[in-house]
Amino acid sequence: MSNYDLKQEVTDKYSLRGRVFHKLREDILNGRYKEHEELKEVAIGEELGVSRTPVREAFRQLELEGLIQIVPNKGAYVTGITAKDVKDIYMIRSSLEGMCARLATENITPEQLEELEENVYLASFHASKGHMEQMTELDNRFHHILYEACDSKMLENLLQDFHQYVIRIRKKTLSTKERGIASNEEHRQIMEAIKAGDARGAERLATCHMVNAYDNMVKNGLYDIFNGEEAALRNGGKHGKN
Amino acid sequence: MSNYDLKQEVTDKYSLRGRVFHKLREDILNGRYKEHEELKEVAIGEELGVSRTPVREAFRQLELEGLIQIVPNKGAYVTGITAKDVKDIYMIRSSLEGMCARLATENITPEQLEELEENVYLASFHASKGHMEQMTELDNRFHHILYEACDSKMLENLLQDFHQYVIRIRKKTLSTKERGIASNEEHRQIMEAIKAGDARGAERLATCHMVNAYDNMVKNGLYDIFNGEEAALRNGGKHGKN
DNA sequence: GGATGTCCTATTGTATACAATTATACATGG
DNA sequence: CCATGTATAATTGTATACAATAGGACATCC
Repeated sequence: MSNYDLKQEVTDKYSLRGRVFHKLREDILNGRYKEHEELKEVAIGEELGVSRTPVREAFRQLELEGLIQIVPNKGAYVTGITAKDVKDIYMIRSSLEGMCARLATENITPEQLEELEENVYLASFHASKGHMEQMTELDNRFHHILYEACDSKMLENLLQDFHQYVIRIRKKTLSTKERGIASNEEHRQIMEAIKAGDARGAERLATCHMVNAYDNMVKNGLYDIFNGEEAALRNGGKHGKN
Repeated sequence: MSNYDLKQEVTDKYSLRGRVFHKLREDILNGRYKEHEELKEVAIGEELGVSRTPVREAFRQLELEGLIQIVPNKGAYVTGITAKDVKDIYMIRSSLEGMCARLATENITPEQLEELEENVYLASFHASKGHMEQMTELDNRFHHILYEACDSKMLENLLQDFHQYVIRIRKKTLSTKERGIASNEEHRQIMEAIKAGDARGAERLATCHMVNAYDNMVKNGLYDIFNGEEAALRNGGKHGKN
């Protein structure tokens, strides 16, 4: 309920399309619509009390965001995420988050740095208590601050786009209290590096942070959660999307 | 006329929306519609002989691709690219193209490697002759082969998306014969590294290739072409999009 | 003369009607 | 019994009508 595009945020309130788009996005990310499930225009339209037009336009946006796939004259289907996709996402993110942290070191404002410190401090409390809900929210916020601080709209939008995948992946993986504590410690180190003006250090730490997050995921049985898909992955290397 | 998304390629032939989407995209990239120009639904619909519905849906897609910006209840405007954007794009690309080249080294097929060699060989000819048109086409193809060869749909799509920006930027910058020759030499080195199975070398070379391309752009007066925008950039650092 | 309010036009937002396409079920022929 | 063709239902694709909104022109008031 927090990380929308600014332009969308406005659209959402004033247009049906925006509301539909947002509602569907939320439902897909939260797993209410399962992977490969078909979304029918009329059904969703009726459910939300709107006609097909805004629903269709929302579909087009969701497709470009990679959340659904539209097959012409057939239907719209919720896209599946394979183990290979998750791996690729974290590989790409590890590079871009590092770049972001490096730029943020140069461009961060005192206010943003202040919020970053507060975030880490507060998270250390929740981490020790094992409050996973709050940890997730604080983690999102931590990265979001860095996205803003890097002072690159391009990079910010890119990383923000990846974030939706992260949400979906989280639904599939179990985040442990131990990882929460470790993650918080990594956040703290990144924050300290930025505070000290050590751009290269911040970059390295942020990259490692992503690698660790991924490793933890694999260790905790990411592959077990993707039912059957990992088999196809090992056999062919390619992941057939249907 | 060559580098579309595969899924779109099919849609284009069978739906008006796809055709409209593609036509507008092409026109924006080719500079037929200037930056900040307003696109009106009815006008475009009449021009292409379709109703507003497919035009509207195409607009939604173009917005997500970053080519236009839709202001609710007002209109659709072609987005502008600032000098800062160009810089950021090449920074991000330098990292991702490097990653792509590294992965491609591990996963490239003999056929793809063959085409890569052929591409470099053919390009060396056109480079020496100063055939810029062909050079552009071969450059696009060279990178496209690597995108496919990296065996990561995520990375491939990402880099492919960036490509549209590259096309727009090219319209604003002058590519010289000298740069063509240098670029071809860099392509050759990347290809050789991949052929030799030197993943790290390929990564480093591909990253350098992007940095060089950007430096060349700046040297040849990228800033002069962005009329007035560079002034705002230097003054404030932030680039106001309106 | 300038500011402000109201009307009018142009444009986008939404709903709905109709056309085209796909998939399925069923019948018919081999 | 299986294959194939056809009819039908469900769903998406497109066009158009109508509603809502924004911006400007003009008149009115101070």
